[in-house]
Amino acid sequence: MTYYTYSAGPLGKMMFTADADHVTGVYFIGQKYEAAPRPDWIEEEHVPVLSTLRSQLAEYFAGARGTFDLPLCACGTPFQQRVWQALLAIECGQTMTYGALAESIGLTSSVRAVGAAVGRNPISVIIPCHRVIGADGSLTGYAGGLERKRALLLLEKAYTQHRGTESTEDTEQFSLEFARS
Amino acid sequence: MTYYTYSAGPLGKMMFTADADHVTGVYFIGQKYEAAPRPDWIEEEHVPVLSTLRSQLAEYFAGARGTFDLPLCACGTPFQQRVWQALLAIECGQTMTYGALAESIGLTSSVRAVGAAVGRNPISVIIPCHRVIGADGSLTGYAGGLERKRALLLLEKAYTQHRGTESTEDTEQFSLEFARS
DNA sequence: ATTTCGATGTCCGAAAACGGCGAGCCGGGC
DNA sequence: GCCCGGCTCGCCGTTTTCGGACATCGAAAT
Repeated sequence: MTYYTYSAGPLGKMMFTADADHVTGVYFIGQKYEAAPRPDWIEEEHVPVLSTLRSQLAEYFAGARGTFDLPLCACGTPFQQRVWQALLAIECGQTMTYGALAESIGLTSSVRAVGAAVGRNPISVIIPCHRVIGADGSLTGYAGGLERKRALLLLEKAYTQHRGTESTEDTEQFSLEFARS
Repeated sequence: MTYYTYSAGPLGKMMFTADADHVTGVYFIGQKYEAAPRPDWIEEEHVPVLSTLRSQLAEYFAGARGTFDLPLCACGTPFQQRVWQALLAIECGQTMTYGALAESIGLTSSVRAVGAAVGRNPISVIIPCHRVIGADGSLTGYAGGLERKRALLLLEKAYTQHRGTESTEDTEQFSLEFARS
């Protein structure tokens, strides 16, 4: 059984999906590869795992959290699983190139395929596909749009730099950053 | 959830599949297009609908039954569903050509496609795809092998001709007919 | 300094192949 | 002449195959 619900956030409306006890999807509405709710899915916001997700994401967007602690279940091919697993190892505030990511899982020659797999990440933000950038430092792409990718990286940079400092300034700045288009 | 079980019959071993309350498949082991049990299926013979199926089939093969009364659920394309639905209208002891069948559902020009759909019937015997023959009277084809098709038609002919007569001779004859190869 | 190319898993659309047919034609046997 | 087997071709949904396009990047060729 799959449950889903919507939620408004600083980067736009989002959709969350979950099975009985795992988060299975986090999407920005309108993003590329967005999952379409199926007739047999149930719209229900009062699912424990979704509530936890919602509150942790709220903290994250508020600049008060850099890691997530949630049961995840990302459905995909073995290859994709490997890639997504590797993504979870990139820490908040850090970035990694597609090439380095590929190499880290022993698929040096499959960089291109790795890029494609990164793009198909079904659990945005939580599985930090936004932390992967081009070899030349460019953002290259993001299913949710480059603006969101930029905003997320800025938010995380601010979080790691000011960790412990009591301030919401960075969050404000990041919101503006996104709005500036 | 899908359940499946095996059963020995006069025409060979068979496999039955069902969901909670419908027969979803009846196959001769080794037939063309046979469904392969999946890891998430459960082998379980004590499912009400499968018990009913088993007993009705036993009666049928014993020459004591010409129609079935079972909840069916045949999974397929809309086109296939139409064809299979039409098959259910062919009575025991009767036959129909592929052309006539196609015409009966307003798809006169799709005879060839109708033939293909007939061949993909997932519920052998119950959905009587064996009652469809070529325009020249030849048997043309059967996923379970022409011998079985011949045997089924013989059995049904005997059933309709001797209905009411208490005798098992025809059944014996039909068994031999099949064994004769 | 640019441009080109190759390696690679997955998805997607297009195109081709494949049937459990059947009507029409042709050429052989009787 | 007639009948029949066998070949050809059109029919059309489904399945399979194939060819690009991708959230890349480094090396080699202009």
